[in-house]
Amino acid sequence: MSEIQRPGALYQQVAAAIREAILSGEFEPDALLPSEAQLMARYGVSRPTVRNAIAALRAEGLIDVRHGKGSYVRTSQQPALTLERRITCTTDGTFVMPNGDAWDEAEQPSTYRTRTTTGTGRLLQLGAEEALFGCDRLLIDPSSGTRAMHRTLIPFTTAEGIPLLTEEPSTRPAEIYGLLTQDGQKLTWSETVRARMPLPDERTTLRLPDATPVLHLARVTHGTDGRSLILEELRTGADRAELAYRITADKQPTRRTRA
Amino acid sequence: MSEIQRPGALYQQVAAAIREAILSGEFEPDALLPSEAQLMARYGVSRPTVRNAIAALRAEGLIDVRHGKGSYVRTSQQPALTLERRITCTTDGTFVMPNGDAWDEAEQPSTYRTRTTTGTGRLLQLGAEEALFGCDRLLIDPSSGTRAMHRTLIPFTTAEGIPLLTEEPSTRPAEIYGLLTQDGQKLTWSETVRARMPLPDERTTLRLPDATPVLHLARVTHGTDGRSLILEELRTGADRAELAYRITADKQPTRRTRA
DNA sequence: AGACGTCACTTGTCCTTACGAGTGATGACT
DNA sequence: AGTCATCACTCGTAAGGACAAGTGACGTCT
Repeated sequence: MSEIQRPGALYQQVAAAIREAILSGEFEPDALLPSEAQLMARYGVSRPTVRNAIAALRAEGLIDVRHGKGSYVRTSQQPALTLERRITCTTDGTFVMPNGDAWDEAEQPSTYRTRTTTGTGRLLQLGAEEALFGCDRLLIDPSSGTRAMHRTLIPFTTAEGIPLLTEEPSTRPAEIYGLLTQDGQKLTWSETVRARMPLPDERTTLRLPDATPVLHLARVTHGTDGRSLILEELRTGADRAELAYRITADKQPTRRTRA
Repeated sequence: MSEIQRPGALYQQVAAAIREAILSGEFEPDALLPSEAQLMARYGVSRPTVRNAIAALRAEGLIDVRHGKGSYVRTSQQPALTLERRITCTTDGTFVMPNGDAWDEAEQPSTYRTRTTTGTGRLLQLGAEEALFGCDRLLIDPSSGTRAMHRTLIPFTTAEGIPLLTEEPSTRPAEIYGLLTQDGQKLTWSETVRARMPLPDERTTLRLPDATPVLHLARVTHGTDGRSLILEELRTGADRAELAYRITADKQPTRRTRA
């Protein structure tokens, strides 16, 4: 019957008490919290109030609830998968960006034709309703089991120069880059990182727990003339994955920096 | 009285119906949804069921609810702030990473002494409980009003070489980098990007709406010998901000790439 | 005209009750 | 011994009622 007071609603007081107990280490990671009935007795409140408090903690990603079992303190896990972006500038001016990610494909890629939306059009520097080739993949990292949704979008204008693309649209991205550089094009990248809550279909296909955002990575590749050639999107759960940009220079860097 | 069926729980059916109405454009962005009473009548369910459905849509970030007013379709806004990371490798080997972000400081920086946690220790390649100088700032982007929490962590071993740091720990990061490179050190960076749900104090200080993740950016700067010199962390709401890495090369890039 | 109280509407909080459904242990039956 | 029904515990869903609190409009009083 530990009494609680102060900040606003009852369920928030209960949530704050439990949260504090978790963060202070009173409940270890993976520990089983008291059941709803026990919390009702402990704080002298009704079941909806307890459930409301628990819902708040779920939304914060602090706990996981299993039907028939109870509430568990979520292990604030280190990410199981680091998407490495190594960017090196060597003395001879060579520019390397290897990417060690080795995904497996969980399904057959599905290819289709579509048109730009406001979002993809902005990234590709195209107007609305421009024709695109699309290819969706479901990727799995074999070592950690992390899933990711991958999408390749190629404007018709890019594909026209590369007959192979229209014939075999499911060509793997790595091979596409080989095709694009065949004619001596120099490529540059622009990677945009965003995070948001998943839509229901993303929750299921990515097998995301509660309160887990998705990392949304969009990579646009430009040719020598600055034209946008291809857009790749990768969506994956932010609970298991992180992005790491490793920036190395052999020469003394010149920079103004802040934050 | 549009009847609904199928997928599992009643409140999920209601939520699915409303979600579909929103995504199909039946309700425009910023539109006012029917009130709880109207939804009760429309679907023939009780108020807890309606509220449960609405809670699900809030958790998805699809709607915003204002006390005394109603539920509004959230405008899927383009980010108001893009944190630019320009990485250029020129022919003469110069390596530039300017950063155009111009934050204002909302408060006086607060400096303190602390110790490494498992997270910060891992990033700084230090053990647990190593002594650190810390400095926290609350930043505001003047054009968009976007807020960010900034933290600088400097190991004692780094600070020892730079007397100015211990005397005036609130030195701005840009100046710190100037001090670090005084002795001809060549710096490299490693930036790690993660996303997660905010803690309550982050929700309030960053003024985050419902179901808004935080982008968590950690930048570790290394000296010539590979030692970790300084750790900067930036936390900001993922609803208004995005990260953009623009990678340019003057020479033909060599790379193996995939996703 | 202006200030202010009231009212109708909204969502927020809290309670009670009831039953459905997943989980694991216990114990009885074969 | 092994199989399986039962039970007690967990959380999930759904309904009902009641009152608090924020919002804005309407109407009355000064």
